[in-house]
Amino acid sequence: MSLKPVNGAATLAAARRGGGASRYATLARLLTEEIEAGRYKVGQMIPTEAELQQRFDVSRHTVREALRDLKSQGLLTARAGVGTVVRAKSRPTRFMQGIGTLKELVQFVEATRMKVVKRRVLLADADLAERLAVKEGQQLHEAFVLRFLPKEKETVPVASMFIYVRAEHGGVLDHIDKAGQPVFSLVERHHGVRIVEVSQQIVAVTLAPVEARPLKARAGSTALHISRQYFDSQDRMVMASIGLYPSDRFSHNTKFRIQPPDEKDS
Amino acid sequence: MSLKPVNGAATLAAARRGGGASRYATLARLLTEEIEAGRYKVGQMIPTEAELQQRFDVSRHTVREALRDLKSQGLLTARAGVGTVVRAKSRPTRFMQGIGTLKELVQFVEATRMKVVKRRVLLADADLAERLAVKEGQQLHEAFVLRFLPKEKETVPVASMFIYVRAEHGGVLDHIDKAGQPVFSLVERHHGVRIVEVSQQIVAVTLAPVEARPLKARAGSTALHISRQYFDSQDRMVMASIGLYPSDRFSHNTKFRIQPPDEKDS
DNA sequence: TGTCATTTGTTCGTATGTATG
DNA sequence: CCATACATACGAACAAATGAC
Repeated sequence: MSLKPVNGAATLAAARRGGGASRYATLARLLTEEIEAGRYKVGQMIPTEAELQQRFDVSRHTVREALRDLKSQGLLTARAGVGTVVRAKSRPTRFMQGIGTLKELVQFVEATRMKVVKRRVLLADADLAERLAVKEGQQLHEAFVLRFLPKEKETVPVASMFIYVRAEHGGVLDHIDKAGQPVFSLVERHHGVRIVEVSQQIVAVTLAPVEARPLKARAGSTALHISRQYFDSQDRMVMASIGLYPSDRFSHNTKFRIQPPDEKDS
Repeated sequence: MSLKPVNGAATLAAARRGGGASRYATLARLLTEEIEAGRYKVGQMIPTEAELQQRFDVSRHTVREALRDLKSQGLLTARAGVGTVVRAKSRPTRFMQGIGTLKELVQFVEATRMKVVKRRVLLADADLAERLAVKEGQQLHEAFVLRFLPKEKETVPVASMFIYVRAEHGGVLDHIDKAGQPVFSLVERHHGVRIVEVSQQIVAVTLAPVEARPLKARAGSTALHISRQYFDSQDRMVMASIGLYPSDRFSHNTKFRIQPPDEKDS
């Protein structure tokens, strides 16, 4: 709305579609388009700030805001005394930083009480090996646990899960119900391994009677089936879990923040 | 180290070690420390720009540069007319980087063909406003789309979804079935906004007959119900989607990599 | 409802510092 | 040393969003 006509700013004003965008945003998009169109090629320098300022009849500040945007997207690199160079033709696939992903895991386990129902040692058959990303025949320790909300006394569990660790780490399963800590950090602390990667698969399922019973849920009701595999730096599976989370008691929330390429370097 | 300038007259110069750092960088560091120390708690507001300006005896520009830094790290969120609130206590040392999260989204849409079934304009009622994180009464454009695997001709859809964009971006819905691109990048390109954060909720559901029909699925079969909200840097919802992904056709996979504690700054 | 004060967002102007060739 | 170009910093003003009255 009330967009006051700027004297001589015809260049930017013309390119501004839909009054919503600010000048620097408009300029940023314009430059992006020019870069993508090949007017400024990768490795080449774009006009100086002063030149852009004149060309679009805006203040230097506005130019810098626009350039800052493109720099933060990795399209441009600026060096004092030299100029501003095109680094990439288009924005590379951006990384996402999961805020709340690890935190959420930690909070979940910290907010719940774990009860070990059953334990056993087994050798991974073909099916399990596939699902846990280990070799067939690998010796594993398994624990079947239930998670409860700590406040309420012994009501319905929030989730049930199978936890698997390699035979050499089997000891940690003795402590998982005491320490109010994620199992993977227990493994890390007790055995000096360092989890570097986590893989996760989520499927929707309906509970079979055998699965529903320990959860005190109705057979046939829906649940999230979440399996996770934890790997160390050599890509060995260190730990895995397969859990069932009834829909009426649990929803899986994640928040991603696009990672800004660290400024002022490279 | 950090001495605490509490009342009025402590300049930044005192806290500046060596003098190597710029004022805004020094201020940014100082604020970070205060947040980590708990002086400003998560959810609380930090002093206004004017107050910080006075307290540290710097220009508003310098204050804003410092705040911009913290905002880009996800520690702060600012909203015009309200203030600047602390969002997180620290940039956690162990961060998870979702590899495959964004990539996976992109691949999914690139690997599928989208068909727009229906479109309409609507005002968000209380329920929808809640689910999409917008204000009640917000005008929205809605598209109901089906996703197919491109190879097979007109078989069963992989997913159905409702896509919502703000009224001023409604135009992009005209192109979503043509461009083999994620909708959010269309919005970014066409309107010069930049998605900075994505929030996602996953629940397991059973399909109601109305939902099952367009999917050519059996009513009562299970599906993942995934809603996502896309936000810009001012925390405004730019786009949202609510999708149903039948379990037998789709599973949600994510891979997280723990970020190495590189830490180079300061 | 609408007005008003507050707070951040955008834009201009100007000056000086720093890195480079 | 000097000219160039980006980096930092100060000041000022208005716009837009919001919440309170």
